[in-house]
Amino acid sequence: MDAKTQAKYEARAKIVKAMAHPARLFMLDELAKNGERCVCELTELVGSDMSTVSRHLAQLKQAGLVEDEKRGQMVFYRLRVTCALSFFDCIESVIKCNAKSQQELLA
Amino acid sequence: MDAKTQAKYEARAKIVKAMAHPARLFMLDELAKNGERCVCELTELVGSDMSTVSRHLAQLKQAGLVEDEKRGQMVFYRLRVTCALSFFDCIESVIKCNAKSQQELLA
DNA sequence: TGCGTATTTGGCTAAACTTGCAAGTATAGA
DNA sequence: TCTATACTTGCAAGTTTAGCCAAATACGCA
Repeated sequence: MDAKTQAKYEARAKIVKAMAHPARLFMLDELAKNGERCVCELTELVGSDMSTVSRHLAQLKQAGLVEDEKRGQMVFYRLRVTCALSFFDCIESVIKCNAKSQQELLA
Repeated sequence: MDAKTQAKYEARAKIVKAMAHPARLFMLDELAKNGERCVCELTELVGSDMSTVSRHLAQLKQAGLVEDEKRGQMVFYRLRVTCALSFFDCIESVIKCNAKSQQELLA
């Protein structure tokens, strides 16, 4: 794998890695469904320490998946790209496929 | 986040995590484009130790993204789900979006 | 100016991930 | 049976990530 190819897949991996956590996937899904949310709302929904949630959001932002806007004392986050939903569909199809295989093994 | 929701996003994260590595993304892409490949071919393409490649493939298999078949001394891996390509499209669109934003910052 | 709320950041520890080498398993062929 | 090739797995070291508490920052309001 030459340097250029390497760089290409590292860039992709960076983005995928940013999504590779249950709390971050949950928040992306939440933002996709309900539009913007402030950190305190997400903290409430996720149920972790706010500092943890803030760091998760920073990772999503760094990857370019979300953007933030400060209004007053609150910071609102929203999705920056629309494809997140198709992403979930894909993951869901893998899960269904896995479930099907398992059932076939049992049958 | 209740236990059921938690489990749902953990299952999703498992799959995303399995993709969250440059070498694994590369191999998925390779399998998507060229059909099945044996471990030795992928090892050659990736350029890491075969043991490392084997472990990466085991992770993809564990997540249900690829399946393997032993023929003779070789083990062939192939994609198990077809949505990987749309996945890449999504990631690529994020990358393009990021690049665009950066250009706007410079302009 | 002083207080309270919202959020980020520093510091630290525990857990998870990555990787190569060496050793073990399996199969084809002499 | 012996050997070479293709893989997989055990082990150990190095790196990254996650999570919490505490401290710092930013803003609205009295």
